[in-house]
Amino acid sequence: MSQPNKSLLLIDGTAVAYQAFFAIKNLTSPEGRPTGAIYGFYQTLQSLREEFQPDCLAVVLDRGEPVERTEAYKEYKADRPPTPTELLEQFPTIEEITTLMGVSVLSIEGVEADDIMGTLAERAGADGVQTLIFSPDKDMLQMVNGNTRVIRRHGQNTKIYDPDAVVEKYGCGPEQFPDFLGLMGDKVDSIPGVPGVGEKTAASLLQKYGDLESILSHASEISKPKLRQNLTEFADQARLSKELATINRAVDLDVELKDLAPVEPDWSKAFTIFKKLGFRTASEQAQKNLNGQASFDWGEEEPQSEEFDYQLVTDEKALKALVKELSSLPRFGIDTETTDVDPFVAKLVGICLGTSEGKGWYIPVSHRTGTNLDLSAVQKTLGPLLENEKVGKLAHHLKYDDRILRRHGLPVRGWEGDTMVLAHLLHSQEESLKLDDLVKKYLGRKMIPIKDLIGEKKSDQITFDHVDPETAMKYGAEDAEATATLYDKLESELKDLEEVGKWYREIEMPLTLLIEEMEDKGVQVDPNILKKQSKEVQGLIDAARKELFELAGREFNPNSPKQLATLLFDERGVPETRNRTTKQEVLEDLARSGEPLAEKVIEYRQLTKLKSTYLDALPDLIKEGDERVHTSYNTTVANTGRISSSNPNLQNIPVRSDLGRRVREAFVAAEGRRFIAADYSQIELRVLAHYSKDPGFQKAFQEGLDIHAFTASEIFDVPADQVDKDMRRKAKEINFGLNYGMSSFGLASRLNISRGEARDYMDRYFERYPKIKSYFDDTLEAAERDGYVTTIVGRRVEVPRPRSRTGREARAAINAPIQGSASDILKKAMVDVRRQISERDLEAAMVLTVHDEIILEAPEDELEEVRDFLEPTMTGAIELDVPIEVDVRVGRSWAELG
DNA sequence: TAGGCGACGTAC
DNA sequence: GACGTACGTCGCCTAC
Repeated sequence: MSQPNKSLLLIDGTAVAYQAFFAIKNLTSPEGRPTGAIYGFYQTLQSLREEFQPDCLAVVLDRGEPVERTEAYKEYKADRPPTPTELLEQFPTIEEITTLMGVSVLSIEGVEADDIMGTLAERAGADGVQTLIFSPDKDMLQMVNGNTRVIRRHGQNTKIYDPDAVVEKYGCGPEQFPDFLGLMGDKVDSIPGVPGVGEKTAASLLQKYGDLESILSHASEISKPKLRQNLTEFADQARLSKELATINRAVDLDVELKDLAPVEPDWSKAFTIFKKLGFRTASEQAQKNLNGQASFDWGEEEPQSEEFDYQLVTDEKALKALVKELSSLPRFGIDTETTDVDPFVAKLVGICLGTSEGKGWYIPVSHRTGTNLDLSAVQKTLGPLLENEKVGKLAHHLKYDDRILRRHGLPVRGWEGDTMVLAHLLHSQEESLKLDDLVKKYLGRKMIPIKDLIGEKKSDQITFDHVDPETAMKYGAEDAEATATLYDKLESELKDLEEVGKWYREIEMPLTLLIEEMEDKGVQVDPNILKKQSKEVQGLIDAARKELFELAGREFNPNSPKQLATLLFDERGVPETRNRTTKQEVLEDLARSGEPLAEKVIEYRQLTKLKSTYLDALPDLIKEGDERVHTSYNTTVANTGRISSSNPNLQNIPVRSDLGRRVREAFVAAEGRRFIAADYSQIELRVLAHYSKDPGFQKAFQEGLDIHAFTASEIFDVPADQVDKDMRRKAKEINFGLNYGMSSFGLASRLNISRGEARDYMDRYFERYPKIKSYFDDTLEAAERDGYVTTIVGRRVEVPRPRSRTGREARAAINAPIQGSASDILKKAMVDVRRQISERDLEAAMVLTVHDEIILEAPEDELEEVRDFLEPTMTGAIELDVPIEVDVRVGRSWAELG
C-alpha cells in the first residue's frame, strides 16, 4: 500500500548519545550522576522533531555485541575502546525519556542500529514514504535514494544528503558506498579496506570501473605498481570489508510504519524525571505542557455563577418544602459533610442535596456556629424520602455517605448511581476519580476546593464543623448538585454502550452495596494466635540475625538494599549482576553459587516480612467491640476491573509457604459458624481457552483433564501417563506465564533453564495451541487500534497503546481481557450468590473475596444448603465455551480451607 | 518530624 | 530488564 504523504524519521540514538557524551562532559544531576548524554540526546530529539515534523519516528539503539559482523570478522569494532560506564548508565534513562516523549525505541539484541534503520528505510521507501535518517555514520549514506535521505550535523550546520549531495561530497553514488568503504576502509569501525587506498583513490577507481568486483578483476591494468599489488594481494580483504560495510536491509523486524506514529507524551512522568536529572528548562517545559494538557480552558470565570441556585435549609418548613420538591423527581444527588475521612468515626455535620438542574441545598446539623437543624427533625422529615426507593439517589463514592447517613439514623434506599464507580467503569484509566477533577474534566467547571474551607496542610486543618454554615452551603450544595450533573453526563455515555450499561446497573451497582455489607460484616481474627506466632517468628529472626552478623563479620541491616549491596558487592567482592539489586532472585543465584550470606538474608527477609506485614499489623486492625477485621474493598482501582483490598489487604495473606500460611489460622469463623469457601479452578486459563477457541486447549477442559499435565504431554510430546512432575511444573509455568505475555527470557529465568530451551518450549506451545497465538495477535491489534480491549461482558478496559508487540504495554493488553473477564465472572457470581442468600433468607454472609474465590461465614445448620447452591451458582454465573469448575471447602479457620 | 518514593515481597 | 493486577512495609531522602 502506497503512503505518499507520510514521512518517517529514524534516529541513531546510540550515536547521538555518544557524541553528546563527549561533547557535554561536565553535566551531572543533583545526585551527582552524569547526564550529558541524556541531555544532548533529549535536545537533539526535540530539535529534530521540531525541524522535520515527521509523521512517524523511531529512536534506534544498538544492543549487545553485533553478532553477524563479528562472526564474519572478529576484529570488527574490536579495537574500539570500551564504552565508558558513565555513558552506559545513561542509556536506560535515554530509553525511558524517549518512550515518555511518545516515541518508539527500537533495538534488537545483537543487531546493529544501522541494520534496523536500513531495513526500515528500505521498507518505507518501497511504500513511497519519505524517510530521513539521522546518523553520523558514513555507512548510512548507502541508503540514500529518491525516497530516503540522511541527515548529518557538523556543529551547527545540518546537512541533508540526497543522491546528488552524496556524489558531490564523496565522488561516488550511494549505491557504490559499500564498495567505496570496502576499498578505503573505515577506521571507526575497524573495517580494514585496502592498504594505500583512501577516499580519493577509491572514488576515482569506482568512477572508472563502477564497482569493487570490476576493479579487482581489472587490477592488473592499473598503472601504479604499489596500488596494483595491494589490490591483488588484499582482494579478499576488500571483499570482506565491503561485506562489513553493507547494511543489512532484511532484518527480521516485527514493526510496521503505523507502530511508529508518535503518541501523546507523558508530561507528568517526564516532569518527574527532568526534575530528578536537574534539567531546569526541560522540566519547566514539561510542566507547562502538563498544565496545558490537563486543562482545556475553563477561563477565568467565577466558580459559581448565576446559573446555580444553592440554598441553606435551616428550618423545618423549608426542609418540608424541599422534601416535597425532591419527592417528585426521579432522582437527586446526595453528599455528606463530616468531621473525618473514616465513615465509622466521622460525625455528620451537614447533608447536601442537589439536582442536575443546577439546584442545591445544604442542611446543617452540627456546625459549631450558626443555625443547625436538629438531627431528629431531619430524620423525621428527610428520612422517609431517603428510604423511598422510588426516588433514586446518586452520590460520589456512595459507600461513604451511605454509612454516615445510616450511622446517624438516616438509612438510604434506592441508590441508583455512583459517579466514582461509573467513571471508572467507563474510563478505567481515568487519571483521577476525585469529584472535583471529574467535574473539571467532564463538565468544564472548577469547584470550590475543600482546602479553602478547612485548610491545606493536614497538621493545621480544622474539622468541617468549624466552618460556618453559610460558607459550608456554597461548598456542600455544589458537591451534591455537581454529582447529579456529572452523573447525567457520564450516564449519557452509556447510551451507545448497551452491554456496559446493563453490566453497570445489574452488577456494579448491586456489587457496590454488597461490598459495603461485606466490609461492615468483617471477619473474625484472633489476636492471640497472631501474638503467639509473632513471638515465635521473633525468635527465628533473632537467630537469623545473629548468624548473619557472624557471617558478615559486622552488623548491618539486611532489610536495607543499600547496606546489603555495599556488603555484598563492595566488601565481599561478589560480582555485580545487574545494577546492584539485591532481590530474592539474585540472592538465590548467589546462594547457589555458594554465598552463605545470601541464603540467610532470604530467610531473614521472609521472617521480618511475615512479622511486620501480617503478624504485627493485623491485630491493630481488629475493631474493638466485634473482634473482627473490616477491610476496604475497592472496585475503582484496578484497571482490569478486579476488586482490590486494603486496610488490611486481605488478598495477599500468605498461602504458599508453610510458615506464612499459618497466619490464616488466626482468621476464625464465629462461634457456631463455619467458613465455606468456593474458588474457581484455573479460571483465567479457561477464559483464554474460551476466547482463543483453540481446539486443543479447549479439549483439555472439556474432557476435565489436568490442564498442566495435558500441556506437558503436548509440548514434550509424551503420552499423558508419562508426564512426570518436572514436565508438569514446566508446563504450568508456561501456562501461567502466557497469560502475562511472558517472553522466552522470562520463562528461562523462572525455570532456571537456558534461553534456547525456553524458546523451544514456547515454540512448541504455540505449535500445539496455534489459535492462542492468533488470539494474542488479535488482542494486540484491538489495543493498538482502539486503546482499549473488551471483556466477556462487553466491558471496556482501557490500555496504553502498545508500541511494540513485546513491550510492557503489549503484555498488559494481552492480560487485560483475560484478567478482566475472570473478574467479571467473579463479580457476577458474588451478586448471584448474594441474591440466593436473600431469597433463601439465610444468615450466611460473604466475608472475603480474593479474585477467584468467595468465602462465606455460615451457621452450621446452613452449611448444607449453602454448599448446594454455591457451586452451581458460581459455575453458572457466566457461560464459557468450556466448562467452569468450582471447588468448595468448609472449615473453622481460613487455614483449614487450604 | 512528616511525607514521598523506590525497592521489595505477598497474593491471584 | 526480561510476567499481568494489586497493597503494605521498610529504608532513605527531602521539605518543613
